[in-house]
Amino acid sequence: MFERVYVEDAKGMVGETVTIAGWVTRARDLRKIMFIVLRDKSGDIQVTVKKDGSNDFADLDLGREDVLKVTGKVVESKVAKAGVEFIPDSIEVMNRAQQPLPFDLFGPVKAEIDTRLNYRFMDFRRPRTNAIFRVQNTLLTSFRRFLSDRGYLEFQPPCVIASASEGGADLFRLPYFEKEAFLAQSPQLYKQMCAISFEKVFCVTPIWRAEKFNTPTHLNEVRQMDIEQAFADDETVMKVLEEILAYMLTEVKEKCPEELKLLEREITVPELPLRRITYTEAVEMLQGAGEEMAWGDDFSKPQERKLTELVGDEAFFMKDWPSVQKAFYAMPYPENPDVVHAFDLLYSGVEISSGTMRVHIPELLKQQIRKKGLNPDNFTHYIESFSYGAPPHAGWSIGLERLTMTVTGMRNIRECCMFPRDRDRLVP
RNA sequence: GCCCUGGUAGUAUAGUCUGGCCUAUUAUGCUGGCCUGUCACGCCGGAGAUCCCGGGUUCGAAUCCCGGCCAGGGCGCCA
Repeated sequence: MFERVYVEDAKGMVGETVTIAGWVTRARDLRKIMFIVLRDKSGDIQVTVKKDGSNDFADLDLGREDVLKVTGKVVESKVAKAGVEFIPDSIEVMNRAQQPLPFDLFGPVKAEIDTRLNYRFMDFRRPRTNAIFRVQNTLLTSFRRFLSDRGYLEFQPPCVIASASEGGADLFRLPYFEKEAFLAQSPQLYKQMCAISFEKVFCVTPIWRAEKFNTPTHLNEVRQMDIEQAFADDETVMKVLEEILAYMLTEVKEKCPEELKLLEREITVPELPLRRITYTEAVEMLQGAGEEMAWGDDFSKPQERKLTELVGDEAFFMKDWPSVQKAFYAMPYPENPDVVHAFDLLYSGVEISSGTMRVHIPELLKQQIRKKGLNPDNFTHYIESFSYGAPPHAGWSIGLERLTMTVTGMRNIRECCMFPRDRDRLVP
């Protein structure tokens, strides 16, 4: 068995003989004395090798990122910056790193994102990159914990689907034995099918869009965090959304102080309830500020930014969208069918989540599908699932990479996806 | 799909406008030597670049022109 202690723990074990293991951040060889900065997931420690002929590892020719296992004693030191250093009894080189490295991990020369993505396996060792994914992990685990604690069931939607008849975004096609199949663009239909039986469900799943995006905020493969809830309307799930957002931000703030410091981010947890403005109010605000737009138009990127400025809150809801802007499954208001129970959550000027109350009445659903110029016959399975006792339900979805982006302050979504897939990138 | 900017050693860059003085700058990394307390160690030396690809203009192209590929940014698209 591989036994070792993490270097941060070792620092508190002065006088004890222990084994540590990690990567060489830097080896300074002064001929008669050598200093090795050894790093593991917990931190780093200086290993001091006296080259006085008393050991057999003094002539080790160490390079950056070599992997070492070192057994020795932790001693107090007035000279070492950490106050302690590590005096080795034995050093085992577990693996060598080829030199020179593809880019400098800790030096002053910063590699560009494209270079770093080509060597992502090593980029993860960069403190900033590492911090981004620790924050992302905290967002993910707190998302799951919040919902599990409240009785939501985690379900697994399929990623390969048969039908492209939902319309809208382009899907990736793939051969499926003698049939044709598609990569899912959304777990939408499946989460509804789960919610009308399990009542409260959630999932974290990848989705694919075959659009030829060429922007810093779009990827062709992203991860979505979804919930769907029965006996609920849009306001019910908006409340869950604002609470979970506040919870996730609080968790990041509490559990990732080092990471946030490294990323030079300060997190303010918004006060609840978040402000809700209607789509109509938003349009009026923009028109009042001199923007040319009509009711029913979508917001351009600059308009979205301007609106955030006008509202003044870092996070807010925009609700009651025009039917033309939202999917057929969004529930129309009975008194005004041109407006639907749909909402977006804007955070730091980015749309990080959107959701709707769904149409659960088969006849109304057929009507909405026709209204969008689609054929209800292509949605037979979908419509049928609401024919045997489907309660009213609502749900939303958060884009994991986009949320990570806003929380960590990254400008390019590729920074927030471990292995991004875009128009040109398929490796690594 | 459109617009702007860029592509020069492993990395990041200067030089490009105004073609020749480029046998291509600097830093970092790598490498050889010196150094017993360094900690972005320091000092001295070395190697490393068909200047993204293809074509053109010219006596001469990293530099100008055309096409392609790729990257970064601004839009569009993204039920």
